[in-house]
Amino acid sequence: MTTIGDVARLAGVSRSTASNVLSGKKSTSSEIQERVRRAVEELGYTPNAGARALATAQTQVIGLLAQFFEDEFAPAMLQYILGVSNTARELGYDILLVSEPDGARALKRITDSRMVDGVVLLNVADRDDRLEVLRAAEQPGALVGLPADPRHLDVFDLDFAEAGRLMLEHLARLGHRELLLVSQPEHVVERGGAYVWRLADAAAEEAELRDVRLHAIFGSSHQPDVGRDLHAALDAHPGVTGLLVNNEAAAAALPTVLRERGLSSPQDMSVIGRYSDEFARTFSLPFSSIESAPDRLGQMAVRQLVRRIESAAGRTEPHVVRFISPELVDRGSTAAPPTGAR
Amino acid sequence: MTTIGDVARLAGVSRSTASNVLSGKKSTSSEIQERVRRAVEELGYTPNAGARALATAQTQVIGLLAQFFEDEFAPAMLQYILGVSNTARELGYDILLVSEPDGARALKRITDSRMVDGVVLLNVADRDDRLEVLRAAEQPGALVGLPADPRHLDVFDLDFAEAGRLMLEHLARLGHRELLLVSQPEHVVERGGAYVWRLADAAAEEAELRDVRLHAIFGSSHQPDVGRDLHAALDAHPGVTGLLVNNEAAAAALPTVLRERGLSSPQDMSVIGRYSDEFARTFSLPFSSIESAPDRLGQMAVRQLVRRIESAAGRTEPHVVRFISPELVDRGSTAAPPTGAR
DNA sequence: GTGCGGCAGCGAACCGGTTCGCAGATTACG
DNA sequence: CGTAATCTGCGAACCGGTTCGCTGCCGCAC
Repeated sequence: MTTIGDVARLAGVSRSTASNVLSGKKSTSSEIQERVRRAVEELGYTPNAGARALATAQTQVIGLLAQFFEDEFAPAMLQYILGVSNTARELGYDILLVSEPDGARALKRITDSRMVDGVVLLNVADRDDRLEVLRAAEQPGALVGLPADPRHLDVFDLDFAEAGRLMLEHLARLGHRELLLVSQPEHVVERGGAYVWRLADAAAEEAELRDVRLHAIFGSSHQPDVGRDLHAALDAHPGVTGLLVNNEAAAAALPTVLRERGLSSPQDMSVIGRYSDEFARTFSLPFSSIESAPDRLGQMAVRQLVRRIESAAGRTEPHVVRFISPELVDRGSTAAPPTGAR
Repeated sequence: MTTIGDVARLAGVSRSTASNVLSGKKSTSSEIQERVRRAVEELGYTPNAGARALATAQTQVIGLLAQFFEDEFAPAMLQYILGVSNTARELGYDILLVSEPDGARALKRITDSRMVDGVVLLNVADRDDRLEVLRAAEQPGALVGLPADPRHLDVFDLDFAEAGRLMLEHLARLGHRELLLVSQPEHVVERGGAYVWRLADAAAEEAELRDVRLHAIFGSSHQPDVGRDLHAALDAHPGVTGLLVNNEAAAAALPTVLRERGLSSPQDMSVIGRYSDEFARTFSLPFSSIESAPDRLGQMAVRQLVRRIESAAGRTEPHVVRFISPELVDRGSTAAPPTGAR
């Protein structure tokens, strides 16, 4: 193991001088800079992260708390993780990935032991028991997902209410009068997945305003169950001419379901989903959709977190709750309802 | 910040005694143990990870090097990550997730700076530039994926050659005489994804032995391209009565393709895939498949890694290359070829 | 009663960085 | 030419743990 002492000895300077050259925090003569750099090069020196963390009280590590639930569609989570991870690295931070089921305890562990300079919480629930721990921690945190009480926290989320309105408005304007909303499983809502009802409530409200009938179901998060759910709902409501799909698994199953019913989109059925473009490409989903932008959300969360970590001012700035405005990616799956529909 | 000094003071003992009580490495009177524990409780003390790492030269962190490529099916990777992460936590380790494109540099960074006690490399290529760095590192490493030269490394992988033989044998025994193998994209092979040709070569060899015609194609990793690839291959070889699918995207697209061709499985077409059960459930794939067991592989890799980290003996034990024997999960998608097939 | 072994607790040193105050050398300026 | 200001490098202290060797005390055995 080569230490800064070795570097200093080889360069013929003191440890403190070597440290100053490497950090650049104090001015040094160019000759000494050169000697130190050469020594670093020759010895292949890399500072010891633990020692540095101890001395500076900074680890250059961000904790990432992901939660994986049985009743959620796992592949969607991966995109958030990658968004956070890539942005962090650009800013000079590594990621400590925590996937423990008991998120609150894990969060306490990594903050109390000062393994991390800050944390990003994914998949934040309406009443999330991690928030209490986070508020008590010394380190700042950023959330992806809006909880019931966002005070003293930085929050980033898609504007699900606006998304619900937008989806409904789009179809209503095309002339649809009876629509079906497919949400995530009811378990997700019970667990505190507030985004589900935020979108649903806003869509229902907008439907009322525009005098549109809106049926709503919770779809399963797995196939083939979700396929059955879709069939059942379409059987029950034959007048439906358009779908709002806030459920990744349902979106993935939909091409098959439509084919099985002999329907094609958009001629017989207009469809708008809510998922990421990456997701659409992976599964080649041909439906227009509200972009859920996991990479952008992850990026925003990390950027804000790093600001708070690095600037003294950032520490005390007022906290922000920032929504991404929903954007409709048009893939041509919506049209006027078929003539002859009620 | 509360330190072990605070605990010691409150308990009325020296710092070293407090440390000994907490580590249990030296015997202490039960009265003092009680006093120290009470002080810890009262102050909510948690040891500082950086300081401990500095003193013990152990971080209780494992580096996880994942690589995400455009031409690979990302959701499959997530399962390996979770397998590693969950096992690590059970054994008392946290995970530093590194997703940098330049894996070799990242590996050098985290090992040289001693952020990690060991590393797990995912998605190891035939000639992987990370291996050189790993061999030079002080910390042990475990690979998921077999490289060309596995010397001085612990390697865990599915036995892809055996998988290829097994798939072919199974269909040959049922009476099939003309089969199609759908592999990963050619880019994956060029990049060093050796498992692709290991399976393909073994299947071809077995086909020769059993006097079966085996056609082989590289399928795209995305839809709808891979659907087109499948249609084209089936058009070109109308005598094919069975499919070997070593390509997750192709497996996911296959139900649609079969339906489009008016084929049903297993009556008209027998199918065997190679993917995990979790993957099959997520996409409700009805095909029998060779279980790729990402969770088990991740678990084995971490277990072995931790043995090397923790036991002095483990450090010097001979290195292992361990293959998981392929197991066929029967989902009823294979049968004798239709009568009338050549 | 004396000698010896073992145990419990303490103090000091150490891990490898950073930082702060100080001193010696150099420059600037009056 | 003398003094003040500036610059550069050094030494020591510190971050918060762990560990090693020493000492004092106790109990046991002869």
